[in-house]
Amino acid sequence: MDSQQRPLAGPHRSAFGAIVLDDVDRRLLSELERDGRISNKELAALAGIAPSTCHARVRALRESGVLRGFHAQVDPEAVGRGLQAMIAVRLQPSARARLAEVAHRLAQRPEVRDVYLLAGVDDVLVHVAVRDSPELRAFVLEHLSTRPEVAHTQTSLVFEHVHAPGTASL
Amino acid sequence: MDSQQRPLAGPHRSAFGAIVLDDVDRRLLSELERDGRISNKELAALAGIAPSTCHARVRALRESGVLRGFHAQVDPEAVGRGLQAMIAVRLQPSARARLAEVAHRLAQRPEVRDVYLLAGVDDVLVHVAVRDSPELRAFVLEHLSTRPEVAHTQTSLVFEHVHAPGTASL
DNA sequence: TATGAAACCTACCTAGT
DNA sequence: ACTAGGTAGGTTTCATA
Repeated sequence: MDSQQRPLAGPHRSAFGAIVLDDVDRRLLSELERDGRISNKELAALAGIAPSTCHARVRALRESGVLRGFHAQVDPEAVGRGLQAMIAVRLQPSARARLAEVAHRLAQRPEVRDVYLLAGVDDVLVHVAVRDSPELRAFVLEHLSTRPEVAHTQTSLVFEHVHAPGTASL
Repeated sequence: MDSQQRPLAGPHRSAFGAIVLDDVDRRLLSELERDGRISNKELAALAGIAPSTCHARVRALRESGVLRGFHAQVDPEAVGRGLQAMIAVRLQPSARARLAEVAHRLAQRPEVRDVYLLAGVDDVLVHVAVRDSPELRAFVLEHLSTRPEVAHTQTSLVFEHVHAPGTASL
């Protein structure tokens, strides 16, 4: 009787090492992206599995690194960071080797929300949220334009930032 | 005995309508940004308040709109979106009035993770996550470069995206 | 490996200070 | 407005199929 089908399996790892997810996993991820605080019981019902099974699946997704974490989304204005900007940064060619280092140092700053390392005319894109324009100016001066490894910066104000909570289901 | 001090108050609204948070609120937000699934009991302990007080505070923060939501963070590679790109979009001057409309339509697409509306040489910055470069090419063609309202696009591959889970505490 | 039940723990509400 | 207590419900573990 080894020909019996296996209806559910949870996250696997392929021969090459890539994670393989089934439809149930994708459904769980999709719902957790939509609502990170959904109860295990409700999540199980949405996925059509038992709560205990759901719990084990979510744990496996966490431990395999597919689920990286859960975070609250806070209104920037309420915490005194109502002004957002995107800063394109070009490094000196000689400093390109330290690109990752520079980027991760920037990411440590409280003003910084995102750092994108790019392949293009600009090397880095820095998304910041600050209180006002003097604070923005101070940040650019202190951490970017006066740095020896930075060749050029271009700052654009962000009128609106629409974050689309991922779509693992599609 | 009306001279007794009021040690804690929770989120207020100032005369102008802006939300005013105290140190405890900021601590709660900071911890919830770090770990959106922390238990109410543990959160209360970190903030130095009683669990029931903590529960009421968090509820008030949700209802006032300061806490916008909770979302899981998923590894893009695991869900078949290992290729990220940033696309700078410039609209036709005549189409600038429809900027918000265009941006929100883009944000509906499953490939789109972020849409930034800018004040600068480019009007919009679109952060996308796709499976491979044919899918990237198809997205740019179908939703951007062949559109009449789009004057120019410039696509840069994203080597790495560091998202800094906000810092409401500072 | 998925399930179902049992023990533990947490969230939530009510009342009191 | 914070604290304390009680109840209902959820999470987690474990034995079973």
